[in-house]
Amino acid sequence: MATIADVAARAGVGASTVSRVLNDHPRVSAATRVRVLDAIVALDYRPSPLAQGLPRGRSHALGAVVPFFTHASAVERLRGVVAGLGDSRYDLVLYNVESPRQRDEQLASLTRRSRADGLLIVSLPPPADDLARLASAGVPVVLLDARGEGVPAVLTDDVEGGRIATRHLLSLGHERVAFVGDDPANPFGFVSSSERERGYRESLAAAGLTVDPDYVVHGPHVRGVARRLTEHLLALRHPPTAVFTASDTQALGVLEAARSAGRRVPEDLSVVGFDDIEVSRYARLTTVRQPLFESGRRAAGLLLEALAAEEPPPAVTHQLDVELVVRSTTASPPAAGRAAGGPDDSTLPGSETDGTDRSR
Amino acid sequence: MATIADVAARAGVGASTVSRVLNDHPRVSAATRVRVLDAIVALDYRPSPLAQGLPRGRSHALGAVVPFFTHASAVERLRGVVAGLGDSRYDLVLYNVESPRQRDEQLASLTRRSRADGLLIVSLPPPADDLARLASAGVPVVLLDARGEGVPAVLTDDVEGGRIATRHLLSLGHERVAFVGDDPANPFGFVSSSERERGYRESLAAAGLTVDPDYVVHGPHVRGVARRLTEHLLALRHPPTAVFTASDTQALGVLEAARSAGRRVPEDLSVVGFDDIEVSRYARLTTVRQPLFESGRRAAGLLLEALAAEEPPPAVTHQLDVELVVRSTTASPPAAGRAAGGPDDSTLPGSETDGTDRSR
DNA sequence: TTGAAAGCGTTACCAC
DNA sequence: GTGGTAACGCTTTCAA
Repeated sequence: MATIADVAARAGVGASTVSRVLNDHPRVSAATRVRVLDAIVALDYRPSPLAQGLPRGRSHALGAVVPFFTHASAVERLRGVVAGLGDSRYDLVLYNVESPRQRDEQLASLTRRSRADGLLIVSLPPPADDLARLASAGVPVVLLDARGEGVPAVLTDDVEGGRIATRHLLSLGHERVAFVGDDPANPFGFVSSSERERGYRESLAAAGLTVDPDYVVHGPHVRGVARRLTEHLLALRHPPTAVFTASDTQALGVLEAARSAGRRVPEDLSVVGFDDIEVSRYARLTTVRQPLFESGRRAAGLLLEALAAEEPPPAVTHQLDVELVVRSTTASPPAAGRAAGGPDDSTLPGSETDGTDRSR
Repeated sequence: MATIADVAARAGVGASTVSRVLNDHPRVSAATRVRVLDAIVALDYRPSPLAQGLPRGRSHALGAVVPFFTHASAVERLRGVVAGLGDSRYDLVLYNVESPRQRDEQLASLTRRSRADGLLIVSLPPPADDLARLASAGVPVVLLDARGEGVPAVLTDDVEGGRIATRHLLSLGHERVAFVGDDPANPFGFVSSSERERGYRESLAAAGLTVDPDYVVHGPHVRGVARRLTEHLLALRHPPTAVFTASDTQALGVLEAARSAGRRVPEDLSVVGFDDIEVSRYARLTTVRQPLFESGRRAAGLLLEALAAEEPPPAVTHQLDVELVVRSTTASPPAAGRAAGGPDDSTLPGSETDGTDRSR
């Protein structure tokens, strides 16, 4: 494998001149440039990124810290990232994270530009001190589906999504709406689920409905867990007539529970998910769509800009809109539902739900 | 950021000693080792992978060359790769490939260990000379879903999958079975589709059926294309009663075409896919399952072994089994189908289909 | 067992 | 414009 010295020798110039040509430095005569270029071609020379990185203090790599297996949506985001990186000169390094310890380890080791020139952190709210160290090391960071002090973030309007989904259910006449979401005290500090839950609570409150504590259940972000949670919900004395979940993955679990409990969807039970991952279309799931791919592309773009500007990216929050996608898992509650009474008197509102679907 | 010199100074030793401790070289006295370790902890020192890589001539990175957007299955394979890499010390670098030119460029630039210590190439049959250069550069390569001269590969038994799928259709009584697959002359040289087609042809031949050329159609591996192709198929004077596709992605397109043409599935048209990607379960698609995740894990394991052995991996082919998953898109052909006659007399067999499903 | 020094392949500063 | 030369942070002889 040819080195810069080989090229220099063949072109009859010094190594520094070759380096100048490589980095198209202005002060090189046209003649020598040609000679050098010829030598490069002749030797099929390619500079070693390693060797280039050492003196420059950069790695030519961008890190993507991703809880890869946990969320189906992460993959779609990653695709957006790859697209957003396009043919920039950067390599994309995947850092899988499966535990908080691993997250801390990764983040700590990435605190230097010789490791990664920039970082994309997906869904993981990074500890403030990690962010500070990253900043002082001059490693620009862009957050995707997470918030962090002083760092730009590309976010979905999760609260609004929760509102929209719940309003849709309310407008169909549901009064007993349950929520299945992630554990709010999850080890990573994911907050999307909580935000969506917040929107759910807000919409309920706006409609004058009280949230029955029994109707709000949490568990790890896994289909099987959502299924079990829903089975309990359906076994309640006064089961809900509709379920809003924090994600499509969980909604799929809800659907399974409904089937195994002999509940028809949407006749007996309405279900609304969140994300609109690819499966949802085939499960005919009504859901809140968030632009996953686009969010990845946006985040990659922001990181590239910061890198080009050679300065820390402005800590702007880029909020992406959500949209309700009505498919076949939602309908009005069964007529008998009303007669059976609420699970608790307090959930029966004085005021009425407004009956209009303001979600679109 | 502390360097090895800082640690050496603090521990009162030379840099080389610190290096020895780092690479747990045997000849270091217990006492100094402790002093050095203390200094490392005190300074929160982490060696620069870049600087380590230069003299060693390695990058501590593994490259995964993937046609990322083209095949839904690639993502699932990648997950397996990540799992298989576990907590090996290697970084995983993603090389997206969207064109043959890009493939060549990537492969050429990866021909050096300072770029990647090892390579995983997914679905892409690499040109023989690239393979040769990679080998002489000492970069071990493992192929995933592709074959290459002198390189180990993890493969699915695509031909057998094609046979199984077709036999299933035949055993249901279908005689007019179409095939929708990738363009055999695709720019990347993907062959899975052709192999599956081969199995299809073999099963048909074994049943004494002739393949009607009109029934075998090809196009880019995209849902929309498969849909259009199928629309033509269904518009034929003697349309097929069943379609076997080279992938689930394409099967989804077939399903769309059937719906838009007013054909019920499976009553009017049976459909069998290939891969068993996640959506297929929800589309209730009968398909040939191949262990995508497992294939990735296997390939990663092989690469890791080769790296540990410090020698080129044995060029063994690891073939993974496929299995038919019968869901709701296949059934016997409509009774009227026979009466309508074959598209061509020659496709009507003298011998009978055997009626048994030998696929499981 | 340990340190000094050379070298890995580049870049960048400083003269010329 | 161009060529030395000193870094960059580490590993690896070679002596001691």
